[in-house]
Amino acid sequence: MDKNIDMSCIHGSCEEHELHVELLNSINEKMPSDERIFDLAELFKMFGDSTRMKILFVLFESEACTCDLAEVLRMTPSAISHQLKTLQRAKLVKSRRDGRAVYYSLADDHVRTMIEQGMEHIEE
Amino acid sequence: MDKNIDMSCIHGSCEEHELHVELLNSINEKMPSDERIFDLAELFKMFGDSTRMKILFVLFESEACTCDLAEVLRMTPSAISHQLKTLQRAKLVKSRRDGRAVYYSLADDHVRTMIEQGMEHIEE
DNA sequence: TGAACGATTGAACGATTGTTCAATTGTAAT
DNA sequence: ATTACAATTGAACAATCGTTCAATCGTTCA
Repeated sequence: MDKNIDMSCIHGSCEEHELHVELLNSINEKMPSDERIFDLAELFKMFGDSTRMKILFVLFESEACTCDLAEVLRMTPSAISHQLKTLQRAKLVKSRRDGRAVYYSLADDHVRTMIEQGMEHIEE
Repeated sequence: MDKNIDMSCIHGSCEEHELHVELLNSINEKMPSDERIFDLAELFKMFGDSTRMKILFVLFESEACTCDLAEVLRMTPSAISHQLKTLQRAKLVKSRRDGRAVYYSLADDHVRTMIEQGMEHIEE
């Protein structure tokens, strides 16, 4: 009896198991936990919107305040602020206040690498 | 007169331009086109869903048919099929028919690298 | 040919998302 | 204190998304 695998068929239409037992074990070993998969998807979701992507591209060059970003992207400060909050929740950007302005910058240089990887995949 | 930059303020609330002219030029130079940004976001969007992520993790180990995937992920073949179509539209997976079964596999090993990058960012 | 199975499709649905708008908070200057 | 500006907030809205369900297509085997 092997507790790592589950051969039951929930939808009841699969007659044969094409995947071999060893392979099923290998998959179950290497598949991250549901929580980990969820976190990973949440991270990628941050890059899945054009506005957030543009914000990050600006921050690659320099820190910028909400107003700067609104101007460069030609959007309302409110829309930008909402997205910055989303990015900050995901720990991709950090902020610092200077007078009335709040300056945002990349929280981590890892972000750059991830986006560059994506860029490479696009080019073909 | 510099056509690379646009100093107009669309929302009319920005009094001062915090970003310097040279910086604005630098940003406009390095910012990919709207179309490119859109494509990049579309790509990342594919990784922004737990189901699609799990499908990709299975395909890292081996090709699999719709039925196999439905079984491993404990979801209906229909739900899986919809997601496979989405992944195929994004050119992340390819398919081959063998009898009644349709086998899916990674279209490109680049995908693995991107997800691994994401994994690294998660760990901390 | 007909029955069975794997895969796909499209409509429907509930849930989530991104933006707008109006109101509010925080800071600086007069 | 009052005014002005940058930023944030929450409700509202349309748009998009992921899953379900029922129907259909394509293939195999009897």
